[in-house]
Amino acid sequence: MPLSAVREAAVAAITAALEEAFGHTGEEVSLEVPPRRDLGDLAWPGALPLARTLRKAPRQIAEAVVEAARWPEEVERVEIAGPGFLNLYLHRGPFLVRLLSGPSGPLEASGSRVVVEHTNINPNKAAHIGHLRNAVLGDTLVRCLTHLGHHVEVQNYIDDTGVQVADVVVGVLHLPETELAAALGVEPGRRDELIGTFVSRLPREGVPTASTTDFDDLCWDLYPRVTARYEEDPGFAAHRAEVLHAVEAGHGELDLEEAVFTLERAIVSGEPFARRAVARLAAAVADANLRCHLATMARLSVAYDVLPHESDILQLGFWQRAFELLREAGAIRLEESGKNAGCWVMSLADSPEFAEMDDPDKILVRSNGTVTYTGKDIAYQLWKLGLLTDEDGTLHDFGYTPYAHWDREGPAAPVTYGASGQLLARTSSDPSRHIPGHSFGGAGRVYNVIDVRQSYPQKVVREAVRVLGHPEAADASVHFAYEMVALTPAAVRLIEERTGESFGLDEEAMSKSYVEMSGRRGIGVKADEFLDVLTAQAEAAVRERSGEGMDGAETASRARAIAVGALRYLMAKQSRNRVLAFDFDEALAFEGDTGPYLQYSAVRAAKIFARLAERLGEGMVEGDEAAHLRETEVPDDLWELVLACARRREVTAQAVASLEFSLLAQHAHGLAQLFHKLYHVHPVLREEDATLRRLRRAVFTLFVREMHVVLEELLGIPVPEEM
RNA sequence: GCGCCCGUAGCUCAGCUGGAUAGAGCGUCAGACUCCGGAUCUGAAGGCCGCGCGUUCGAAUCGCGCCGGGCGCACCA
Repeated sequence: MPLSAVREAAVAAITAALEEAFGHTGEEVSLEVPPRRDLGDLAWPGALPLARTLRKAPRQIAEAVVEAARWPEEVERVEIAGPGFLNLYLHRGPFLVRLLSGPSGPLEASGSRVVVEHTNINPNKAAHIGHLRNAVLGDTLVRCLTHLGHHVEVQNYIDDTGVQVADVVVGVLHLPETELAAALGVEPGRRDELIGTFVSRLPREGVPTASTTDFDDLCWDLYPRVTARYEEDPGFAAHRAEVLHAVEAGHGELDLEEAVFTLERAIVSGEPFARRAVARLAAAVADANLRCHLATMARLSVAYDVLPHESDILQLGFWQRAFELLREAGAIRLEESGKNAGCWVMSLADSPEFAEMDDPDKILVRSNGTVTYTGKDIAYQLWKLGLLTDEDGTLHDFGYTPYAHWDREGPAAPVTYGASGQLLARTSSDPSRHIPGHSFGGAGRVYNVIDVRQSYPQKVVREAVRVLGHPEAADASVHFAYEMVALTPAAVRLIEERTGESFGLDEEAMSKSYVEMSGRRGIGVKADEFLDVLTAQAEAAVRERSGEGMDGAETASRARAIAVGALRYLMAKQSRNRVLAFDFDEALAFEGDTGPYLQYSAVRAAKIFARLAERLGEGMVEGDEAAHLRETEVPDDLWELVLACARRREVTAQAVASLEFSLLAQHAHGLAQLFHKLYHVHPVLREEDATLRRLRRAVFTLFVREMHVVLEELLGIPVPEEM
């Protein structure tokens, strides 16, 4: 019995009353929750704006509505307040009973598929805290959509053929041996030996346990050395072009061992590197980093359904097909002259959003015949929407192979990869490969979780879908844009102190309110590193509270829950279009408006029931016992919490509609805050009046249940047994 | 130059489709349980909601114009 149901019924009653009393139809009636409970549980301010149309005083209108309306049974009474507000008061006892006996889980899934694409980390180095914002927002969206009854498919796009992966390979093959050895953390040696070391660090299969000494951490050190080299030595860039060409050509099904052997032999003999071997190494680097990223995200209980690979998009000619569709639709043209001569461009002049631009043409195919990133993205988006069709009308699709299986013990438990569980598929360049019982893409709605700096290309992609004659699909293509995560100067100084290295930022940069992270320059806070710091801090706090002799595994589990709670709440509570200036002190806080504060409220409430069971043999209020509460008086402060608990569904819907999870975070915080206040004035165990005790138990039962749903299911924040 | 975002308490931020007295947290100061865990609670101080004009019964919220800050506008990915 969520509040939204009562709301709808009351809206219908008012709409009907307006027609009956004034013959007024077509009014958008909307109810709000008043700022104070003495002003009612729901309110309608609509009599005020109607005064002009109906040429009557607002209070008069309100009175007539009250007179004519047939209110739903949940409404106890209606009052007119102030200039003409209509305040509705609910039957508290019966409402509480219905809330307790109703279901609280997700709605049954129906309707078309919704694709959410998130994470999308370049597979060339470890994830940093900026990637965490993407993953947390994306995963929270997935959770909310699922809760609201959508079929959700989670995609994590892997750019395995880009410059960034190539740069790591350039580092291995061409960086001076001393540099390479330093990045590897070994004594300088011959390159063929160093390559052996590098390859031995690759996680080959499965998903490793995340740490800060993984392969992706090695790349984190290696990559900035390569980009620095490009700046020092302009000739070095030639290596990048070579590697990119090799990657584009592909490696067939070359065995990695064989490829490594070929590369090592080439070093010894001084011959050029064989292209296929280079391509194979690049593929191995991308895959290894991907596995490390999956491990990092698993800690936060984030998982995926399918991993579309850019290499497969290229191999399977997605762009060629998209190009044909665009050309047939007349959406693109070959530029004969001017600065874009020889390029295929899409004109955006007809769409209002782009009309004001200096150059409303977007190049999709370069004059050298290669496709731009945006071009590939258009093809990918069409596939996601099920609109990339071949001439015979069949879908132009990937092949698929199982990549891994994953499981998690609860909605906010860590993800574990293993032999069984939910399927994680990856795309394959062999379109004849299928996984029985599984299909991907073809969604009715697509959310691309990508930071705000990608807004322009995302708009182009959307426009391409539109000009292909799919306006509905274009409208159903949503760019979930969010601002970047940056570092406060204080955070930068702390990192420099800890690593003993300077990022070489000048005074001007350090005087700004934040410093942008940069993988290319190695400026950033690695996700696993930060999670480790958070966990260590949480563990210290747990030990302090639980005393000696605590089981180590139990301590670790609690610490993990607190660390994840702190992190996910931090990411969810800030409005998405505001730069998140990361500060260690703030991020490591466990008091106040933080994840642990929310967790603590749920733990504390659960503790009441544990003690109740021990001492009085009483449990949560459910079923028949709940029915007794029908006639019970519910005081204002307890009622406040009950009403707040009833709002979950509409808050979730609002959060999804606005893509603003700060609403959900704030809702959760409000619940916890109400509970903590009540905790001090509404003791349960000590209360001797059985009726009153039952009421308090009932409200707290509702609260505990609600917190588990909001925190674990929606926000992915675990609720530990104790903390 | 054009477009988007941000500007709310000393600091970090909420404030959803315009609604009733603008809210949290941190920090500061003063307090609370012989207790169901103080990762808590109570109270105080602290606001021309960047500025101006407009729309409206009503504006932090909508429109226009300024000011300040950030980000986009590649044959980069």
